[in-house]
This record gives sequence, structure tokens and C-alpha cells, in this order.
Amino acid sequence: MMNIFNDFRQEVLAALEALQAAEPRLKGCELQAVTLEAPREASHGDFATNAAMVLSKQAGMKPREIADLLSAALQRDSRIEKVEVAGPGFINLKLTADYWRKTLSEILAEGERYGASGIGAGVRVNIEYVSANPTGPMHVGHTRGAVFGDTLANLMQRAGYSVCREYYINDAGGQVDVLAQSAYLRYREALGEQIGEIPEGLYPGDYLVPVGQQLKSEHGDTLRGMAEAAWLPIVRDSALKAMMALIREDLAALGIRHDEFYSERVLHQSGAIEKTLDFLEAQGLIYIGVLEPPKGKTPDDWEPRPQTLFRATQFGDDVDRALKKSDGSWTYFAPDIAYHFEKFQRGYAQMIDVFGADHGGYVKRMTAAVAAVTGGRGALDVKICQLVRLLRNGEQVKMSKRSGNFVTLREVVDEVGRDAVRFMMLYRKNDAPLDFDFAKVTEQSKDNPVFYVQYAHARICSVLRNAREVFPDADAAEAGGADLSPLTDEAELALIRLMAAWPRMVEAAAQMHEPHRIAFYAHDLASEFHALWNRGNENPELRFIVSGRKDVTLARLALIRAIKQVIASALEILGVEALQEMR
RNA sequence: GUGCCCGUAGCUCAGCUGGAUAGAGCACAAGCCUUCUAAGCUUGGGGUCGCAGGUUCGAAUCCUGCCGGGCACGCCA
Repeated sequence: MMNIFNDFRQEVLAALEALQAAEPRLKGCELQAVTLEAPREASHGDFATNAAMVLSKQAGMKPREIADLLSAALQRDSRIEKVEVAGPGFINLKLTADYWRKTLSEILAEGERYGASGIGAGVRVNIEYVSANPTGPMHVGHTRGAVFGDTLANLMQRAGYSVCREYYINDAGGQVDVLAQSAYLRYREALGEQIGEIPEGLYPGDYLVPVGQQLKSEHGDTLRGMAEAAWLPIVRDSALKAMMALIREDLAALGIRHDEFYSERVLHQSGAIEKTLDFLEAQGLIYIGVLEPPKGKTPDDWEPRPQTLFRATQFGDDVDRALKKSDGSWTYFAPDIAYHFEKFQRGYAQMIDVFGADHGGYVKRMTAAVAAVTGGRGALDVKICQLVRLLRNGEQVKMSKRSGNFVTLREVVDEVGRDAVRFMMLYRKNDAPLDFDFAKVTEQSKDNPVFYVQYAHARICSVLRNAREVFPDADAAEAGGADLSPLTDEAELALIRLMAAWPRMVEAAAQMHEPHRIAFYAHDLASEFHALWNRGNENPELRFIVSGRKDVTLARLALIRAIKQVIASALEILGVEALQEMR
């Protein structure tokens, strides 16, 4: 798996090690901080290393002195055309055009695998996302986290991690009883009763109507005579099953699938919660105590009360956290600790939870719990997805949860399409709020980044089709590996450089858990391609297909084929289709 | 009151886990279509990176304190 940044960094390190043998002052210097990166300014060359500046202090040498030694050594590499020392001590490397052309053929040779990385080393990672309450269809608020989690999973898989995509079903709390009661009402309705207005506190959505009808066809009117304690479990299980089916359909509409659906109810029944708390208890991390009231804003019904607490403060949280409600049942937190403990025992030392913005206050206690339960050997990274603001004609779409009048995920996907939803949800960093404008995301123009990127891919496909007309044997000739020497234009080489950065982009995005970088990269690459295309408008010599010049054409086709491949690769991570044609 | 996140061009936001003269899109101004799909491209103006200190060769990036905005704040999930 190629990654030229790694290759050349190794080159620099090797040169430094050789120098260490010859130059006593460099001996024993830590090389960890030596980096190799692409300078912002193109005139500074292809790569720059900070080695001289970083080592200067340790070695007690002037940066310039180290830089001169190092650049002399690097000069001997035939791939490097020019080495120069600049600024405060940067060593700038310019690679030969030949090397870049060779890089292009390697990119093509790697094909779809290009950009994949082994950096994850097969490490098992568990990513929990969506985990919407199974009380109804998904609404837009869930969309961002769903897309984020799914794309992060794609990304980390591409980077060599062994990923489990997990959904935590909150099927044990009070809201599923409410769900059951709401479904029971629909059941009575199905039996012909007049139920009137759905009472306050129950779920009014008509998605429960089919559940009521199914209960009727399965149970006739037998449930009607039962006491609530008897029918509730039956209705609840049935409704839960229906809601999860609904949610899976919604997820499928977005191209999202999970490997594992983990039931909170099962956690309760298995005794895992007690076991986890025993485990913590044995370490003295659980005690009975009374919490201080929250400062500033005391709840009306506050009264000091002894409760079962977890010593979250020992792991960086602000206060110790309650595990039991006053009625003796578990808080949400207790099973969640057990759940993460269980994930760890399943072999996932790396865990990622994708939460909505309103769960920000939950992060510290959860990471504290993971630290406690894994003895510091497991790590939890919580990614918070900020709110999505829906806009229609520039005006915010108002949603009211109470009336059940919220915009569902399905409505959005049906209106603008899966690709647009997915791309737009990722075209912003997860912790920044996001505006989603219906008009904009369906617009077919460069203002719409989804279309902009897809269009670049489609345009390339179009050129390749046209090329077959002009040179019927183009594919065959190219399959053997086109002669790339006609690629001499600076813009063409710049595109190769950008593609050369792709594997590094994947690695960085995966390690940082930041899938939005892939969307931005795809947009950048598309942009460079469109620019190159347009030069052919002004000067026909610079078109990809030059009818009299087969050699030039084949070389350029190789270039755009590589661009197509990398765009497709990025879109695949994003879960967006790479279109062949957009007419 | 406390914690977390955010503050970068008129607007919406990137900024490669500390690098050189801080970028893109929108908007504004001026250009490019007998086309490989103009669904695109080129050029231009526009900035005390919220403020003040600190860390170091070097800070939009890291630390501290303020200012401003969002979210959360014993038993909901």
C-alpha cells in the first residue's frame, strides 16, 4: 500500500540516521518530531521537512548547519530534482516530473485499493451510532449522526481497522411502556372502538395504526379483557419489533446497515448490570452518598437524598453520578456502563459513540466509566453531532415534537435523494452546526457540492466514452500501461500530486475520526479537475482528446482515469454513488 | 453558577492533529460557450484568525484568564 509521504519521511529519517553516525552532536537526538508535509506554497516544492529546526536545539547546532548536511544527503536521491533550504530552516524537496508520472502509473495499478491503508493494523473498533429510541420512525435529527457513524465506519475500514457497526436499542426504559400504551390504543381502535384524541403523553403518530391492526389479527380481542400488566409485555414486544423494522427501513433508505443490534433489555435480563457494578464495587468505586444540589439552578423538587453513586470524579468527571433512581430501578447510566464493559469484553478496546448535541453533558461520565471498567486499557471517543437546521426557501422549517409533526428522515431522503443527504451531512465538521437547505441540495450547479463532485466523475466517464469513438483501441492500448511522458503540463502534475496525498488523507481522517475531510478532499479534487477541463475550452491543444495525437490522448486518459478512480473511492467511503452520466 | 462545544473575509465554513505571505464557496466587479456536458472555468477587491497574556526557532492551532454565542446540568433517554 503506497503512501509517498511515509516513503519520503522514511527517506529523511534514514538520511538523518546516517548523519548521526558521522556527526557526534546529532547522536542520540530524538527524531520523533520530524515531519514531512506538502507546503501550502507550491513554489516551495513538493515536500518540506522541519528536521533541521526540530533537531537544532537537541543537537546544539544551528538549523542551517543541519539543513546543509541533510540536504546534501538527500540530493543523492535520483527521485529528487532539487533540494533547497529556505525560511527558518525548512528543507524543501522538489521531485522530478518523471517520478510523478511513475506515481500516476502506480495509482492506476493499485486500482480500487489505492488509498486503502494498513494503519489500523486490524485493531478492533466498535462504533455505536444512531441508537434512536425505538418509539417511531427516524426524524431528521437522527440523520446526521447516522450518516456520520456509517461513514466513519467505512473510513476506518478503509484504513485497516476491524470495525463493528453497532446500534444500541433503548428498549428497557419508560418510553417503551408509553409506546406499548400508545399501540394498545391503536389496537382498540382496530377493534372498532372510538379512541378520540390521543391523550397527552402518548405517541400520536399514525405509524402505530398498522401495529394495532396486526395485534388484532394476531390476538383477536383477547388482549382487551386483560389487565395492563398482562397485555403490556405482549403489546410492547410486538410494537418494538415493528418500530425496529421501521427504523431499519429508514436506515436502508440512507444506505446504512449495522452489524450488531444490541438490546438494553437483554442487558437487564442477563444480570450484566449487577455484575458490572460488583466489579466496580470491588474496586471501591461505588458508594452511597448525597450529592450537592447543582449550583446556580436548583430543581424545584430538589431534596438531599442518599443514593448509589459511581466515583466518576476519580476519572475526570465533575461530580459522582447516580446509578439508581429513587424507586430503586437503574438510571440510564448504569446499563450504559455495563454495555460498554460488555463491548470491551467482546474485544473492543477502541470504542466510538456518536451522540447528538443534547447529549454533550453525558460525555465525561461515559469516558470516566469506560476508563474505570477497562482499567484504563480501553478508550472511548465520543463524537458529538451538532444540530441540523432545515431550511426551505431560506426559512427555517419549524418542527414540533408534541404534535407529532416532525420532518422524518424518510421525507428528506425521498425529496432530495440519498446522495445529497449523505454528502451534505458530511460537508461540515461534526461539531459545527449545519444548515440543510432543500433548495440548495437539489440544485444542479456548482453551488451544490454533491453535484459538483458527481459531475466531475460523470464528465470523466463522458470523455472516456468519447475517446472510444475517436480511438477505438484506446482502452486496449491503455490497458498495457500508456506512455505517460506526454504529461508535462504543470496543472497535470499538480493533479497527480493531489492524488498522491489521498492515502495520507484517508489515514489522517481515520485516525482523527473526522470523515468530513473525505468530503472536502473529494470537492478539492473535483475542483482541480474542472479547472483542467476548462483549459481545453480555451486551448484545444490542452483537451484530453486530441484527435491527431494518440500518444498525448492516451496519457491524458490515464490521468483522468486515475482522477475518476480516486473520486469514486472517496464517494464510496461517503456512501454516495459515483454517477456515469448526469444528463 | 459549573462543564462541554464554538468564535477565521459582508455571509456560510475549511485550515492536513505547531510551520513559511491564513484558504474555499456564496455575494460583489470584470471576462471565457460553432464545447471532450458553460450543471463549468479565469481574474479582482475584501482579514488586528473574539480580546489579553504565556509556552518556542515558529501559534488560527497548545496553556491560562476574560468577552460573546450554543448545548447540558441528581431519578428522562
